[in-house]
Amino acid sequence: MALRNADVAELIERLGDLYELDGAVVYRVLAYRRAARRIAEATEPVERLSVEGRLTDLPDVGATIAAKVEELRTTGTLASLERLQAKYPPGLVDVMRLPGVGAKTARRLFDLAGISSVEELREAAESGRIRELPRLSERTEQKLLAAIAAGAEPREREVLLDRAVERAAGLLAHLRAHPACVAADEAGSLRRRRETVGDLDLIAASDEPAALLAAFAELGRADDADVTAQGDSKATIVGHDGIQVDLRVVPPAAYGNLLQHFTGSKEHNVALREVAAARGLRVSEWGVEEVESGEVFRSEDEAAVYERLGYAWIPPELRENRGELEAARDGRLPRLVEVADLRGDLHAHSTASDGKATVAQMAAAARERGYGYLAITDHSAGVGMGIGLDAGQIREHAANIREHAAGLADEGFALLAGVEVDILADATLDLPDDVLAGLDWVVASVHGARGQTREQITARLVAAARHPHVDVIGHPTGRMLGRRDAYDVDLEAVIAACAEHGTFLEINSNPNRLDLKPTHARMALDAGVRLLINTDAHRTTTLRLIEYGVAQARRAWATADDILNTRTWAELSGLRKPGRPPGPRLVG
DNA sequence: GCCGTTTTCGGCCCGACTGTTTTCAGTCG
Repeated sequence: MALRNADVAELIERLGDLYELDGAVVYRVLAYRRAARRIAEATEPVERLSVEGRLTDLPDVGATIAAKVEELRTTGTLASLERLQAKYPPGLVDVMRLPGVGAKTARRLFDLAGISSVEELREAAESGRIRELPRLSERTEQKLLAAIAAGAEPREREVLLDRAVERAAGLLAHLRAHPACVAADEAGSLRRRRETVGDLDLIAASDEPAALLAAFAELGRADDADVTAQGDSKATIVGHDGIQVDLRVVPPAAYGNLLQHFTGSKEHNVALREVAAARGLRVSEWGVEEVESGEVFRSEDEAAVYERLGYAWIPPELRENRGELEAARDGRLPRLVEVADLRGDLHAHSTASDGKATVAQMAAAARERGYGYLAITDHSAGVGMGIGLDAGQIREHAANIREHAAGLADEGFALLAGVEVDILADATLDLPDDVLAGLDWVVASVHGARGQTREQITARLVAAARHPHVDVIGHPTGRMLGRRDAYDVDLEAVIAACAEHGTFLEINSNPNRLDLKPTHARMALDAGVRLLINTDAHRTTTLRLIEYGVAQARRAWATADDILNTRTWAELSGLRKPGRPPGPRLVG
């Protein structure tokens, strides 16, 4: 049975949790968590790394953890995990995960009151038994009950990126309008453009932090939010929707330091500060202090902070401690793809299937964005629910698109007659070859029969990648963030097939999808597969969501050259499989 | 448990806030 990176990472993570409950020194626990993260992010299967004895090539994975993965691979179990799981009930880890509760508190609840699950904790708190315990009060009891109640509600703990961006923009507008506010910006995972955001981190510069923090808290209360912390430089509100927003404030002179500090990630900052500490520098949100002299460097400008530490400015999307610090030190940072580099969109729908705008409206919106081409790729019938088009309808639709295209070609715009053809359960495509051969652009995607086995799903995607008329695989993993997981697929096999047959892979900009995720996108690029960034737009306004796909590509270290639709249609078309039609003949 | 431009042993980022306390531990990011 295949050993998946995500599963191995989860087990190593759990082992870390249990060691923490067991009272291990924090650095040991930290080591397990770091290793788990490296394994989850590895761009090669750890099973292969284990077989070839290369596990310790991964940073933060040493001989001990490599041996544990080896044990897992050869025996299917982990003796140390079994031992600890026998010692601590599984529910105790859930108790440890409650906000405000950590390993120490969870362990004390277990040792002193025999509490081994969230449910038992709730019962004990309700019957007033928690306040009897040393160092725990009635107030704590109430907070625990509130935390349990919040956790029991089926609300999203992670917010999708587009929603986080909008929410932050609203709050920032309020903050910037405040007289005590000199500057305010987004920070944290939001600024790094992670696909989901756990809580919103905002930062501000002010000479009167108390006034600004009070205004922020007031803003929260007006919106029915709880103010869960409010100090001299920081406040936290938790909205009725469960979204937590942190605001940190420093004097304007240290705003660049704060921006650096609070953009993170934690791993990036820890690595940066470790290197700095070895050079006698202490880095915090208040400045860079030379410990020996006591001299403190502050700047309003984030780039100056990086420069003081010996680095080029690092794009926030790269700040995950995946080699960006070394690259910034040595001047090897890539020039990442930008929204302005994109010249067209090759996955969009119209009213012919489930889109909300006509072909003409979609084409006009693409031209307004300054694009040189747009592919109309309506669904084939296999998508179901009467949405898609059969072979005859597709031919008719293509003829209709080409009528529009003829006029636009005179103005140098390529409107492509395409399709998003379903990859059916039996691994065939939903339209005959002769129909596909006659279309300018073919996206092939899986929509139905998502519950098939890994072997079946992989076989479908590999067959589509091999197909001579398929240009690109659309949303390759089929995930819908917060709603459903990716289908079970051996993406490495799909990537290998794409590399061999010259099929492209799509980064889908829809904030619900955003597949490929960065590790997979990087895996594809390393295998020599070219990527496209498409919106899969169903209306004119969603063409702008390209920014989220670009952010996702940037997180994979992608340059403009790595992304096919930074090229003109003529250039791009020449890079397709042999025999694919050239599309409309442009004039001028 | 991991790691090495001081090191194969002895370090391991840094600060804010809360709660129950009179100086700090626990949690969080």
